[in-house]
Amino acid sequence: MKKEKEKKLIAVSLPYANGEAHIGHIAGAYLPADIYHRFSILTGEDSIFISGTDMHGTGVVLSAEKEGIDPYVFSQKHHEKFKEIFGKLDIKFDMYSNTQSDIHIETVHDFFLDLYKSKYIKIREEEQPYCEYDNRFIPDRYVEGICPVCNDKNAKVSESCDVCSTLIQFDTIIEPRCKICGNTPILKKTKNFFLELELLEKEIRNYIDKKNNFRKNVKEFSLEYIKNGLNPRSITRDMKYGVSIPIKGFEEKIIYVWFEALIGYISATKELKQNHWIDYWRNNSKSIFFMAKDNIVFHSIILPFILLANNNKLNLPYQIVANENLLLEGEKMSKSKNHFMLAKDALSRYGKDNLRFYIAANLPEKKDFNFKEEELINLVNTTLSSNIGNYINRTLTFLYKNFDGSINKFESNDDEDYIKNIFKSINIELSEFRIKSAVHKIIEFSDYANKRFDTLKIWENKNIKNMYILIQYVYALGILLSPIIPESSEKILSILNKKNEGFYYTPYFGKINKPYIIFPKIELI
RNA sequence: CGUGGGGUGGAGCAGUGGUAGCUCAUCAGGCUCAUAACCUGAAGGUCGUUGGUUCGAAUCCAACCCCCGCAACCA
Repeated sequence: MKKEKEKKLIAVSLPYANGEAHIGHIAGAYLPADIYHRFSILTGEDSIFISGTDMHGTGVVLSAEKEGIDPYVFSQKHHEKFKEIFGKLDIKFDMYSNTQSDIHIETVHDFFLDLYKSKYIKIREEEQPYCEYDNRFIPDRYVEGICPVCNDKNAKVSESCDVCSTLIQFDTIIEPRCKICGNTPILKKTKNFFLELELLEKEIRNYIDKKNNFRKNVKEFSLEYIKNGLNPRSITRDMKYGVSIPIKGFEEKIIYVWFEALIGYISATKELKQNHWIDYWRNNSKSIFFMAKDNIVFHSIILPFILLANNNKLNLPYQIVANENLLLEGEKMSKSKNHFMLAKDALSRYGKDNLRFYIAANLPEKKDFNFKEEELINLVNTTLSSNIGNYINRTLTFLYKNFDGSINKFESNDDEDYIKNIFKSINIELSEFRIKSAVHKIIEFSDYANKRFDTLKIWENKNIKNMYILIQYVYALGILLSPIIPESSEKILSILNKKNEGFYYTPYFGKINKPYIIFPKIELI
């Protein structure tokens, strides 16, 4: 009996179509996910990597209006931009979809109806701010006015006052006005669908409690969120733009983004695997979600709720990898302060693999990552170029000049054991989502290789057996680097005339091509 | 105020009970195959503060201070 291979779903939180990807997105979610996925594939796992653009929501509508274009056009434009930048950064999805695909809408409808029938979704009536001038319901925070306690002029409903921390309510805010048009909004009754989260509170708490492989931030955050119990949460909105509600009488409303977008993971799996999608969500399968930490509760509470309430016996998230924040030159990024770096600008300024390497070596896994150009340049020039790159170059050049580029198989047990152990240890780091630590172990490895070059004194003895030893390190580096900087890794391996067959080491011998410098230093003004 | 994360040599970080480590920068030596790259050695820290537990604490407990974030349809 052949045991069925475990299937792995690797997903990244859906980027929102209300802006372009910046370096925070890349460091917080997309790059670590890509590295992990590449690693998974190389270890022979049946692993798929999915995401897609989150196309809906008020943010998109308002931004589109500002630009004077249709929200569909606006969101499509950003969808294309996300696709483009991910492609350019070698973030290689098996499926990068968006939440306007037919399959997504159909999937959302299926889930919605299913949950409605089983009473996990119910209709409730509530009062919502309504702007009679704009003729539409507006989100709480778009109602601005004066704080009743301290008279601060920048108060927004449902938020704490920036000055005195009072929670601002619609009935207490002074001179409320609509953020969009400036007129005074009113409260108006409306019926909405609610996710009855409290029904599965016990199950969800139990799930989180038992999850010992969650990072501290994920577990603590989720438990804190659920501590005082879960409440019904509205999942529909009075808007035109979004996924429609598949029930008669609600044509004026749509399904709220945060509910619908989570189902995007399932739609994307369907789009990729058609009828086999469920194999990645059920039975012998594991799902792993990468995101920045502000998305934690959606994945640790809401998504589990949807999966539990659905009657397909879907697995709950196996792992939720949430990262801390990225700071730019010591400060939070801010569009309004023009303190900001788009991914595409970083890419053209630093180059793909330099950027990937720097970010990977500093991922905000446990604490914030302070992105500093000076440090990027330093790391690229001293570590990637002088340490790793120079080792590869000095070894390849020596082999090419002195041995005609050919090497036969020899015995070198100590070094081969050392290399195998490195693979073992880096394998563990990557399996347990410690990518930053894996990168540092690769650097250590390269450091050791340089020491070997010196102790073997090959420039004196020109011993072919020593040459054999040294070239093993080059080959190992080529493979070790492949999840992190795939393009450079390919360059190394192609000089060696090797293909990357997996994340493991086998002795290298053969004939190499003419070497060239793979990691040049960078100089920036 | 509440809550999540963090505070370790000049900079960036690792280290969850047993003589404080790594990378960069600095200084001194060595080498010369290589991208003025590489190697060796030195200097540099009372591990935010105070108190406690322990034979022993960066590591556990308590209180406090500071930084970043969240409570918003901003990653």
